Amino acid sequence: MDTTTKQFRKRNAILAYLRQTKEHPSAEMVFTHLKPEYPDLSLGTVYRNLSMFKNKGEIVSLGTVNGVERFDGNTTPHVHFVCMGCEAITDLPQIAVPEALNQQVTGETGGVIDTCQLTFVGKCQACANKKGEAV
Amino acid sequence: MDTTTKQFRKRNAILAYLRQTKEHPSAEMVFTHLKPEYPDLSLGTVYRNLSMFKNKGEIVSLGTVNGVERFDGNTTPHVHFVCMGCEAITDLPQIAVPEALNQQVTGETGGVIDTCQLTFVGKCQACANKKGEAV
DNA sequence: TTCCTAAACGAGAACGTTTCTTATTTACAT
DNA sequence: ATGTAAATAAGAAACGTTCTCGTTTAGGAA
Repeated sequence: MDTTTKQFRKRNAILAYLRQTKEHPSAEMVFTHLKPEYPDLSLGTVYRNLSMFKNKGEIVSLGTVNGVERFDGNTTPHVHFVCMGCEAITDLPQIAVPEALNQQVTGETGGVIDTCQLTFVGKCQACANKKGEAV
Repeated sequence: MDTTTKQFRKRNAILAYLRQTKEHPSAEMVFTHLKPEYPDLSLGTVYRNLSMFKNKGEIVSLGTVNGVERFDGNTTPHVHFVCMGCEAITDLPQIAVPEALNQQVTGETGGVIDTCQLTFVGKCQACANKKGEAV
């Protein structure tokens, strides 16, 4: 009846989208993006699978922006820029985060370092310009 | 009737605690700490004032740990270590975050950088050791 | 095919954190 | 004393996220 099996395995669609996009989406954003193609997709499924992928290390959480958790399908450690205006998260290319820091921190704390997040917070060009406009 | 005016201005007590403590507390932690001294303190008051101080730049948000926002009364930019086990946040002393990075990022994005957060995530010594124990 | 089992899912309830609303209290100036 | 504006307590409400449970699906066995 159906030409493909695409109505199954929404899980794969969720991971595929995370891998491909650069918007560092929230659960809601993933849901909104996939809903047209998978009309019977449930928000719970998105949450469930994001949580699973995160635990398996296939995706990474970037923490929350205004109370909403954001994810990144690119698990290679890199630096992010968060715009407080439009809430966009963008990758910052090629900023060297001294690898020696990890060892230094391990030495200081005596614990175990899993990840290191370097995030710049501010306003993107567009939002910075908006700032001056009339309200 | 009352010897002091200490039952007023809980707002000040909240800020004072943030300034003094190193536990990088959540709203709940602030509330729990101040409740004995201010028995009629309300959790809503803590949230309201934390939010106000944050907006005024008098304190800083460190983001959320397991869904709970954490604050720091020390607004001097510095590096943090978050233990995923006990959820403790500790300051990391004197790790140089190249100041030139800000300018580099400003150049890349064309926007405005407000802050730069460098956070290490892992397990503190105590929690790392617990890991091996029987469950 | 039909049956069976385990995984995946949808729908909505439940949960915990945070924000909002409203009435009360306080501080201070009149 | 009285008026006024800010601060507060209490609890309701909102929001994002997780959980529960009954259903559907995939894939293997008979």
